[in-house]
Amino acid sequence: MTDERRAAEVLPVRFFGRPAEIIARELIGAVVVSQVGGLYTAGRIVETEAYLGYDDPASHGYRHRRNAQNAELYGRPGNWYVYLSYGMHWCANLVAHAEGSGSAVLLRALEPLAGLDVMRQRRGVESARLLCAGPGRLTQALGMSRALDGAAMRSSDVVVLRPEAAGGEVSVTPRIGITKAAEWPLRFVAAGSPWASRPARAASSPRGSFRGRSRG
DNA sequence: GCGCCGATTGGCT
DNA sequence: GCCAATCGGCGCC
Repeated sequence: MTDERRAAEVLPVRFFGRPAEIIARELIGAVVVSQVGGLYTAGRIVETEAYLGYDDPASHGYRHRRNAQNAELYGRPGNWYVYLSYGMHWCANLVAHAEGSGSAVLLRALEPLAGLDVMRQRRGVESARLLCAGPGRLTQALGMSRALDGAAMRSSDVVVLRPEAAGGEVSVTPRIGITKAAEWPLRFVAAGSPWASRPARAASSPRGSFRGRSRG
């Protein structure tokens, strides 16, 4: 196994048995290690979003709606829920809170740490900036697909390691790319990270529109 | 059955 | 900034 996986601990199932917004915040700084296809890639989580299940209009678990695609969202906390977005891109979630709750945390961006050449080959781009900056990009870079859907993270080809040091500042903002309940403060970003799916807000915005607030 | 929509991305104006 | 690609789910009535 890799140096990263020896040096740190894979997150235990109990880590995920709490509300999704707590999981989403604490996952910032954790490291995702993939060995899909025998190829080693890894990245640090810099951006997540929480989807709260029954009461969250933007959640695939809203009112516990079920279909063939989202069945694994109702599995055990700590399981992968991977679905096809816009008919083209895989989006990877970790089930949170409680079995049947329909709540999960979406991985939105990683800082590439290892296997960048593998990522470049899978993504078909050279720029490190574009390897894992977005939910569809990071799954492609790490080889994550529907094959992971429903798998227990700890025993799958893609594991998440507990952050070794206390995390830095985390910014909380509205969620991206949705129309329902988008303004709920459920997007979490490593403050100032250049690896997020959107560049850090400019020091002064011409229109001064809201882009989020930093919290300690 | 038909048409629209979506937790996205990349190419073009 | 606009928009096509691409497909499963949903409402329609």
